[in-house]
Order: sequence, then C-alpha cells, then structure tokens
Amino acid sequence: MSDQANLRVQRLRDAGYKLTNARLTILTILEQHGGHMTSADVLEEVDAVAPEIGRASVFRSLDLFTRLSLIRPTYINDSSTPTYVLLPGGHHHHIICTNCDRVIEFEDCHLEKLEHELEQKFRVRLTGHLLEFYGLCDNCAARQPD
Amino acid sequence: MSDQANLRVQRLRDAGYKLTNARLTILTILEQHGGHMTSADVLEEVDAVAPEIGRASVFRSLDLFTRLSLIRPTYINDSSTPTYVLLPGGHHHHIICTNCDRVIEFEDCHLEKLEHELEQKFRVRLTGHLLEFYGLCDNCAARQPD
DNA sequence: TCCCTGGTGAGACATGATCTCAATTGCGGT
DNA sequence: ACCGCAATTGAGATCATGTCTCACCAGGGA
Ligand SMILES: [Zn+2]
Ligand SMILES: [Zn+2]
Ligand SMILES: [Zn+2]
Ligand SMILES: [Zn+2]
Repeated sequence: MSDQANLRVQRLRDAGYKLTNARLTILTILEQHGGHMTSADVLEEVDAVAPEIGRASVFRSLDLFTRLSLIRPTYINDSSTPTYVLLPGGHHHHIICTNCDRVIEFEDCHLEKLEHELEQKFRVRLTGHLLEFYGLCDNCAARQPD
Repeated sequence: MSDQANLRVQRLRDAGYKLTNARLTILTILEQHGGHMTSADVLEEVDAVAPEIGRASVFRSLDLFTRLSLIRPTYINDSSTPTYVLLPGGHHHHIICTNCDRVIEFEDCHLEKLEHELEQKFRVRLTGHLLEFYGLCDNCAARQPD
C-alpha cells in the first residue's frame, strides 16, 4: 500500500470509522485508477474484483470519502453523473475542455495563502480544495479561431 | 435585462446558437436566482413561469450553457443532482462545509496570473474557472474540536 | 457470553435524465 | 415582409442512477 493510501486509511480511522473490507476495496480501486472515475466505473470495477460488495455500499463509501475530503465529485462532461477525483494532499486541479471534454491536470496552485486568509476570515477549518479551469484545449482552440 | 444578462445572450449568439424562448426563459430564471440552483429548482421554476417548456429543453439548455461557460454544475450536498452556479465574469468561488452542506461564497481569487501561465503552458484558451474549498464551517468546527 | 452499535448486501423503489420523432420556430437570404 | 430550412422544441416512453428498507453480521465492551 502506498504512503498516500496509508494516509487515507488513517484519516478514516481518525474520524472514527471502521476500515471494512468494502471501504478498503473501494479506496484501493480509486487509488489504482489515480482518480477520475465515475460512479459507474467504480461499480463496474467493484463488480469485477469483489462482486459480493453491494451497490449501496459503493455509494455509501463514495459519500463517506467525500465527507472526509479524500475524493471529490465533479461534473466533467454533461451534467448527468459525477466523476470522482482523488485529492492527494487535499487538493486537485485540472482544465476541462468544454468542447471535447478532455481533462488536463496540473499541479501548482499557489493557494496556500488564500486558504489561510479564508480560514481566518470565515473561521472555517479547510481540509481541501478543487480548482477547475475550463475553456478550449489546444486542439479545439485551433479549430475554432476567435 | 441586466448587463450581465446581455453579455450571456451575446455569448449564445456569437457561438451560433439561436435565442429561443426556452433558452431565454431559463437563462432569465438563473439570473434572477443568482445561481446555486439544482436542476430540480430550475424545472420547478420553469413549470411555474412557462409550463409549455418541456423537461428535455431544460436539460438541453443547462448543458448548452455549461458548454458556453455561462454556468457550471457542481456537487454541493450529497444528493445526486448537480447544483448549477452562475459564472459572472467567468468565475465563481465558494467554501462547502462537508458536514452541514452550508455554502459560503467569496469573491477574490487572485488567479489571473495562474490562468495566464496555464494558457501559455498548455496552449489552451480559458474562459472561466470554479474554485471550491472544503472543510468545516465555524459552527461545525466548534462542535468537532480536534 | 450477551448486548449494542455500526456496517452490510439484496432488491424493491423513486427520481433524474435521455431518446425519439413529428411539429414548430428563429433567422438568414431574397 | 416573405420564404425556406436547419435548428430546436415538447410529450411521453424509456432508461439510468442513486436511495431505502430491513434482516443480518462482525466486533468491542460489560
Ligand atoms: Zn478540446
Ligand atoms: Zn491546490
Ligand atoms: Zn457546517
Ligand atoms: Zn476567480
């Protein structure tokens, strides 16, 4: 198990939740795919790897992980089903092409300062963030001048 | 009609889409509510204001507006339906409490520089962004010391 | 050992979103 | 102002997605 994975398991335990087989399996699947899975993707993979796990548990786990800021659902393409992204270190950033749905991930966000300011201003305790830019990727931009 | 609304209508036209009654109605509803509406909210309001507009058109319009970066679907509470936020000036920022689902909006993001860097680095043309922080609001943080 | 609580799987169920297709409409061209 | 046509629409069937219920189980503490 990777360091990141251990951190996540730790977070589960610290929050007082049991590390059950269903939860570990689903977390592992998310890790292995590096995020960006729809609920359908997760369901399919769970069914292939551990068919004894029910669909309700999959959704329950995804909700739990979301509350713990381990993952975050986002709407990549059209508005139907969310895509879950892992939040290693609490954050994730990507660019979404609104024409072809291509996703480009990037690392640096320089948001630590803003995060601090917000915590003080609103007296909140922040555990993660998601930053999405959207526009046209190089391919689609070339095709649609102006 | 507000300046912002005119800008959005312009964006529709520029992209080569017709300004139909359905689209204008739905856009107006979004404007009036200042964003943060679920598809159910929009459907309900459409039904109250212009019952002749069909469900399908509502979803089609929301998808179109999303592609045009006029709005953006996001996953606020643990319900499975997206909440759409308006993107005045192309961006929107908020904090979501992962315990009580409270949403706190904020204005400043200081992301212009990063946006520029990304455009150059990946040769993309960016039209907007969404920044979400997650954590506990003041209320929930007080209840869960740690 | 016996509760008690949190967690689970199966499947029925309720919403939410899509599809199809004929009818209509916005808008550019005349 | 009119025409012609592709874009867009509305109704309802249909499909997909996520929720609920409930009996059952595992594990920790008395
Ligand atoms: Zn693209
Ligand atoms: Zn970040
Ligand atoms: Zn809260
Ligand atoms: Zn911004």
